[in-house]
Amino acid sequence: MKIVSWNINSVRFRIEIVEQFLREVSPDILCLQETKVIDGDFPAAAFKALGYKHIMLHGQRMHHGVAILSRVPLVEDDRLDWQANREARHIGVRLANGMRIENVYVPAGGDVPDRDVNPKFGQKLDFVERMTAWSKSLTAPTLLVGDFNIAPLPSDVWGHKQLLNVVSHTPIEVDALDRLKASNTWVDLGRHFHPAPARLHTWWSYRSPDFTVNDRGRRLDHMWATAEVAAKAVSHTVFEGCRSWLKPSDHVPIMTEFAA
Amino acid sequence: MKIVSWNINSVRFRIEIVEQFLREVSPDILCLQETKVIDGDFPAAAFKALGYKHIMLHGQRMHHGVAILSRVPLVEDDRLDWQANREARHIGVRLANGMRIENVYVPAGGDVPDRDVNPKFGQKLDFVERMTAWSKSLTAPTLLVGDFNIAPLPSDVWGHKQLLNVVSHTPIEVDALDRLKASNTWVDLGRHFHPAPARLHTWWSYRSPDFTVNDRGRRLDHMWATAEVAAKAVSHTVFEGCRSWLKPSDHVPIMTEFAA
DNA sequence: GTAGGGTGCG
DNA sequence: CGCACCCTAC
Repeated sequence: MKIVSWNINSVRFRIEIVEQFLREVSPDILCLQETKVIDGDFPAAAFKALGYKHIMLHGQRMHHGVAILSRVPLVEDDRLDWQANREARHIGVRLANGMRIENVYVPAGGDVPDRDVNPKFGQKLDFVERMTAWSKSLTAPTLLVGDFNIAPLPSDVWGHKQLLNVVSHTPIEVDALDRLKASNTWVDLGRHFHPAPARLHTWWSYRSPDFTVNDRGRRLDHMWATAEVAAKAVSHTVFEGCRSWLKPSDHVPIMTEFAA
Repeated sequence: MKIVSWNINSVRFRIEIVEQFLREVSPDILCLQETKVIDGDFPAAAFKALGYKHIMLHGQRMHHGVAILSRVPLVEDDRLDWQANREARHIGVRLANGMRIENVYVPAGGDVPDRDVNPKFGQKLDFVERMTAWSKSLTAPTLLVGDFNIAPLPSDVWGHKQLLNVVSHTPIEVDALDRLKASNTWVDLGRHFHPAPARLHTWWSYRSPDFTVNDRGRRLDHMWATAEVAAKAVSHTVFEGCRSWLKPSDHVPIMTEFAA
């Protein structure tokens, strides 16, 4: 069982590379963030044609939007709105084997890492805090995936010192993410299979066109598993190559394979 | 000597089909309208690479913009602004043999053919009137080309009766164009070589995707020559096929060949 | 339908 | 940088 998470930055604009990826990698389940499309305009036909007949959507106009596409049945889908602001940032499903998949797009948090001058930063911290309360209450075996927009470890970014005051790597965000992690039996699968201080990045800004030259990446995308799920994980892959594809997302897909 | 006129609807967006056309047809001179680019951003290198080293530009931001590209020397270029509104709608040059080429983009004129409710329509009629005064004063052998945005004859449009009240074919516009034509020894080269009532169209709206099915074209693009220039014209071609190319302009190129 | 450009957002 | 949207113009 192969499960992928990918911040696609508009699923309509990038449908060709999504199809290419699915043909090449053939995961069982694909979790998308930043689909940027209302459910009625989601390009479902392209996914069905590739065998992903089970489609759960939580979209909105313009921004955000998450989706889970699957070749295996999905049941008990739900859509949480922790901040009650109607932003489409979560969709969850349960598989036939009882495992839940929770797909989340954490707010980016704006530019200034100060909640007093930048409300978006406060919203981000508040979002993670509410996720933490929710996480404590989870009982099912769960895989939590998505764009967390936080790179917690020094080796999760191209330059730890340079990014200490840059949103995504500030200590206050890392602390919030650590509390979320401690709120359950979460295992960080990326670091489980690629332990720090190995370099591990999933996002490179569009703003440096020659991203391969300086390699100023960050690990913003994550897969966390509760203990019983983590025990079945056999590998974790970051598809860095997708960042060089034509019309790429700024994020690359990440995948965990589980023993059946 | 082959001279082409083409409303290209953004020379940057359509540079590939311009290059393809130049390679296939190899005219000596190309007159463009609706280049939609300031002179500093004009893709001059692409033209120079194909031998069009003589480049005269009159561009502006966003709208309008005209240009003359040539393999033979151009001298005495000028840019007229008949309405003193800073719109880039004319560029003229002189060739070594003394012939002048005047390249014009007449205003489209808006939707409603009534100058009282639609100022753009008034501007169009005024523009043609000022061209007429200018035309009277011309003494050099001249080729006047461009997108006139008027289809004067019944056989210049897909349906004469249907378009009598549609801007581009209204009697008041046709009268204005007739006065322009009478203001000098102008010969309408399109109709000289393809006499009415033969069908002759140079523009098909983007709004009917199956434009070949209904063939609702209009002859908006023209080449007029003063008598001494017309005497040397040997053929006139409308490249209808270009309307079916990838990412086409809504106008097709037209060409007159002259005896050397 | 199909351009350019501005804005908001990341 | 680069996407979605809005606007304008043809």
